[in-house]
Amino acid sequence: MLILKTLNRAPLHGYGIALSIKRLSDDVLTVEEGSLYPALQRLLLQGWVKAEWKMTETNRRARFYTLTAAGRKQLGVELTQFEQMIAAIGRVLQDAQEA
Amino acid sequence: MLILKTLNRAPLHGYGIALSIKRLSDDVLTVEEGSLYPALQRLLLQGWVKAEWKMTETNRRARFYTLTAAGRKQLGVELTQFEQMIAAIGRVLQDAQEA
DNA sequence: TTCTACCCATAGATAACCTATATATACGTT
DNA sequence: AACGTATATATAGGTTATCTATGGGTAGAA
Repeated sequence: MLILKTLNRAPLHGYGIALSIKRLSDDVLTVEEGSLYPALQRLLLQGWVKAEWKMTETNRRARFYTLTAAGRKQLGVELTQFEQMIAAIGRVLQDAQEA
Repeated sequence: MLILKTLNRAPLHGYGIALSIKRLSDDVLTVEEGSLYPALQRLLLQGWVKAEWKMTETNRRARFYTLTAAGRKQLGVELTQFEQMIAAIGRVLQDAQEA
């Protein structure tokens, strides 16, 4: 969900995705390479992102990932599910929270 | 965290914990037996809960779990971590959420 | 030339989940 | 008396996703 959300802002390469999530979350969320690249492969397989080799601003070759239409749809699904789950956890935690 | 939170309200047996979480979350969160009982074993090993065989209101033998002092402390730690993580995810999702 | 930041990718260990299964009892219904 | 349902505990095995560790490689600054 976080990767899809990041790519929904703008196409980006793997390293940039990791940095973006890390920075926006104030270093709380860190996506390691061993999680990130397999995750991107899964997103490719599902057709939620597409990839192109391009050059970065710093003149390096990098694989830029772009959200597809299906990816945008999936992001919506995951956001909804996430919010439902968070709300549900909130209900479990809320009851007698002061105890 | 949800199990510890449930036991923080009152000692309860495994089946009761599962029902409580399911009901409080409006059926969104379902803890299966294959997740619940291993999780309870882990909580026992950590010393966060203790267990006693007792009789239920319906006259069945059941293992009642009670939160220990260490368990209450751990619950606090996990609640804090959870809130931090949710806040961090919120920051990642918030930016350009409308896009 | 050496170091740091940038960039991709996989292997292997670890951890936790779910499905499926086994066992067993209380109680109401047929 | 037999049967079904809800109650109750527990483990085996498969799946999934994570992290750690590793390997390869480039641009630019010190």
